[in-house]
Amino acid sequence: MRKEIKKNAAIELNPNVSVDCVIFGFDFDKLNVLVINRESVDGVQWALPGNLIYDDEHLDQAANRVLAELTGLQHIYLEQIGAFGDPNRISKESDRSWLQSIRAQPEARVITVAYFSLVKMEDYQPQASSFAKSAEWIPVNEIRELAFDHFDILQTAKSRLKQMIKIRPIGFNLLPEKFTLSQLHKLYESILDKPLDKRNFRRKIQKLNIVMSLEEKQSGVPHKPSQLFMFDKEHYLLLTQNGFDNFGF
Amino acid sequence: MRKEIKKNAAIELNPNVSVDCVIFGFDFDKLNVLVINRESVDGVQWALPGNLIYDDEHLDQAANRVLAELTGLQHIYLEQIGAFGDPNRISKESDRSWLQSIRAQPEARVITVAYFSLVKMEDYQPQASSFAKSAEWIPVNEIRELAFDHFDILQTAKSRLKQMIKIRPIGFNLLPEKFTLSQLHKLYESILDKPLDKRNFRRKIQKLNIVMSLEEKQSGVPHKPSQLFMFDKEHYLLLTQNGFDNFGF
DNA sequence: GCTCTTTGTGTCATTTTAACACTTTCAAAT
DNA sequence: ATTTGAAAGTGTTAAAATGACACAAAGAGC
Repeated sequence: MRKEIKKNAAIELNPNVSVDCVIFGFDFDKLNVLVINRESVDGVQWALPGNLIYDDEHLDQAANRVLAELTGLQHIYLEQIGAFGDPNRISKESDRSWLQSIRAQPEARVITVAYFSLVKMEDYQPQASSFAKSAEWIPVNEIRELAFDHFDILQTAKSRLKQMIKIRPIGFNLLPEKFTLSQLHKLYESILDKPLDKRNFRRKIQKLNIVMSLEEKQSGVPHKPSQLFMFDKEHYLLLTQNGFDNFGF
Repeated sequence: MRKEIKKNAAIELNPNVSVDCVIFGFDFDKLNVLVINRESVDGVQWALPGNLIYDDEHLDQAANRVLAELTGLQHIYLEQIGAFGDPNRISKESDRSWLQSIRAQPEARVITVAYFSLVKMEDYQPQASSFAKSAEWIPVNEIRELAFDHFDILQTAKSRLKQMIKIRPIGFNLLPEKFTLSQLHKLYESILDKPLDKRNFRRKIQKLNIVMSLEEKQSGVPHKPSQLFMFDKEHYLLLTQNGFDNFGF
């Protein structure tokens, strides 16, 4: 669908502006991030899904398109992190040669606009396509290096996430419809990267009035089954819009 | 100095990426923002200082350069707000004709990276040059319209500022070396756009340990002279680096 | 029925918050 | 010299939020 328009010659990839996506997922144990793989001589090299934008595209649209093209993930609310544009961002030889293989103007100065999002891992099975050889979830804490300036971008995304979780009830995007407070608890601990007192956490969450306890309980677990919860959508939306002060763990 | 390099043909303005600067100043009464003027048939039209970047420039450098070229303001710490890039951002006819007069490729798709900063108004007398006909401080609340998407950018900058003042002791950039707590109080009220209780405000500020009372007092004022304060630089830096939770007015 | 594992719950001392009004000090005017 | 106007400066209290802390309950598997 994009391709037809592209033939129209007026609308081409803009060689100077790209988008990159930092997609966080949660596996009930730790934070993961979605990366794509390029094969190189020196072995595997991970990168964030990203590519150039088209001249007639909104940045947000471009981010969604690129993400879908490379990983198959669609219909995701992406929030902008900011622009990154070190003129020397292509410092590694491996980056340079990779660009040679995928870009019409591999030497062009590129500034990239980074986006991030939080998704339920179970809902999205990444499927690599286009120039991505594979697309995988990798635990955030295991990542030591990424292509280009993607490692910087990831760090920025992580710290943005830390700030945001104190102000808005995000993080709920990362959990399935029905969830336990323990899962939510662990999620907050993963994002903030520090332990939180269980009782105080529960008290605080409940006071926000965004979770409703269901009749249902966990079953099949070899221990006391946990109460399941859902979001109270009304309050949830309200808080998402207004934000909240003082959620200071 | 930039010009010599420019003749070198290899390094040119990048037609697709610009920077815009939102510079806030405080006149002890209200927030102001620095805008430049372009003359148009329909009268005055304000814009944020901004222009295209060079291909070899860091974005942050570009922002500083452009700001200096258009308004004379130099040595200002600029913080990025984000990228703006609606492909239809040039919707007004007046914007289009202005671009015709200043850009080599007036129709090019542009994405702009916005920056903001806080300065002491008294320290910086804007001096228009380049394509800016004038450069002036305008009260933020009086601005109803700006060129391109600059009004959006301003709104984003304002709300970013609101968030930030709760987390970091910025705002001090906006005051002279010696200041009164009333001035600081009014500044916080201007930024947060709501009244704050005087006594509670003072208590809270003092607990942060970033202001030191001087021996000196105001003089020549037709009312009880106010104690003057300075920043305790050590604590100030510490807090600027670490941020602080729970400064929730 | 014993063991293992995770859930779920309450109190208390301390700190933080928000609301609220009157006296002090100076310059200017009379 | 006295008055007036205008902003500075100061403390208490009741309510809410925080952080620290430990043990019983429920189910699965053996």
